[in-house]
Amino acid sequence: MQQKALIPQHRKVYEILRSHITDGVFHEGDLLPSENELCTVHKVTRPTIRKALDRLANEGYIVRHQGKGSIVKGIPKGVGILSLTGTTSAIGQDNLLTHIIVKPEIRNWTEAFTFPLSQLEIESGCIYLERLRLVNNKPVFFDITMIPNINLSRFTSRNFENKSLFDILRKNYQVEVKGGEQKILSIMADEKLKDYFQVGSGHPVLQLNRKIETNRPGFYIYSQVFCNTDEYALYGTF
Amino acid sequence: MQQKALIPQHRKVYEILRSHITDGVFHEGDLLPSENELCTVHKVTRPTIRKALDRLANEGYIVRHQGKGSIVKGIPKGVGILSLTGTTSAIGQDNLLTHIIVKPEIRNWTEAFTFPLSQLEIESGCIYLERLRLVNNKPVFFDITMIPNINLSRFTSRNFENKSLFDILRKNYQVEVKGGEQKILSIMADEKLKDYFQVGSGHPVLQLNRKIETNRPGFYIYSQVFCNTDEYALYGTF
DNA sequence: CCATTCAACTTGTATTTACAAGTATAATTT
DNA sequence: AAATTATACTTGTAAATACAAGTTGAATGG
Repeated sequence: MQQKALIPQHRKVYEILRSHITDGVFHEGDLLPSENELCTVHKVTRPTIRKALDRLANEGYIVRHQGKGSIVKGIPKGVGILSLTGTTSAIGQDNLLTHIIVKPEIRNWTEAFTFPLSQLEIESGCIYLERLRLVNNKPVFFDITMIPNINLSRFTSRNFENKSLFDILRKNYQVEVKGGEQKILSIMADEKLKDYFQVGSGHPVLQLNRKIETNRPGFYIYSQVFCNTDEYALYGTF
Repeated sequence: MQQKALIPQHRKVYEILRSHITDGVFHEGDLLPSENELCTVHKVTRPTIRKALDRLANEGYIVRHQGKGSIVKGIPKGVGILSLTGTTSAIGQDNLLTHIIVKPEIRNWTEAFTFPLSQLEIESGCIYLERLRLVNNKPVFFDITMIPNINLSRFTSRNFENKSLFDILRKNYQVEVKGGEQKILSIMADEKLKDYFQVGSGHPVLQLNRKIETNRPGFYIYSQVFCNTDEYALYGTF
């Protein structure tokens, strides 16, 4: 329990309120408890509560109105493509099913989807996993994720079914996505993708190679996403 | 001066520091004055300074390091794909050649690439143009642009060769791009695209449908971009 | 009955104070 | 000379307090 003491209060409150919104305890349009009420509930002072609410408002979970209160907005739409926090929040968890094709395992690597690696990254090895995402029971996403094996104890033994990878990294390892870069191209499905997406030969598929920045300096997450855009186009704002 | 009193202090400090970064008073890598120094300079207390710095850090202008200070990062990169200002700035104008396939002309429209239109937009008609973009003399982009014909006098008679459409809108009509939304998918080249891109049948092509917001309320620009990603992948940050 | 006023909320801004924790440099010790 | 320690910075967290400003609804006046 000594690690928990290191997590600041405003962050704890943020996590609690955020999960209450994403898990449906609060619904869109609901009025959040007032700041003073939240103070007594969480046993902290108003500046601490406000810092948590600041972040929630900044990320679009709530909208604040002076004299009125904070109104729940729901899960925000992503910025960029597939949103910052991964595919899960872009579509909403309701209709998204995740199959783990390759369970998280330690691998050696020398490069990540055309992105060069630092010496430390190469020496540390990576946690490798493959997932297939089904939207309304149709396979739409297939993604390969590579995470440098730096300070992520017991990561490979965690359960990823129906959970966002980024949620786990944020809650358990305090790793937060800050931004990133991506290359996008259109390719023909190879045998593997034809099998996963259950499509014929010559089928066009979207490919994204992403290098994702985090709040840990020098710690990047690499992912390669393939997407069958027949029925679901990727949507993003900018 | 009575309105100025309504602007909170933390916002004033934010605006000052922000302009100092964008105007080059502070350069990338510079160490910002410490919070206490900023306090004495701007005659406010630390929480106020910190609120300004919070926002600057959140928007990417600075990065903060505990025990060290706040380091200037510069003007944050654009979000989205191809950057805010269109394909030209994404690649650099050097190797980009533009062929006008359909010169700007007034057309009727009822929808724009699956984006619904307002009554005013439909009644006004649109300025329609098609362009083929060559990178290093190879055709890479083919795009269709639709602009509502509202307050754009003499627009169709302008010359677009080698000029960015958005530059013309900004300089001559004070229309600035503020953001937008886009749908991205992977398709097979049809006869027209096969001809333009000089590729065989069944060739995968990237398609973007974009609705672009401007500083004019209710004034949107619609564009459909096809991209041959064989040699050049789309690149973007988020 | 209607309009106004007032009181009791809400969030927004700002100060003051205190200590924790990370960083860098100078001084000290080995 | 090199390693260690002390110290003087830096930012991070948190509380207690005060008042401003917007919203709402009940009480009061006409």
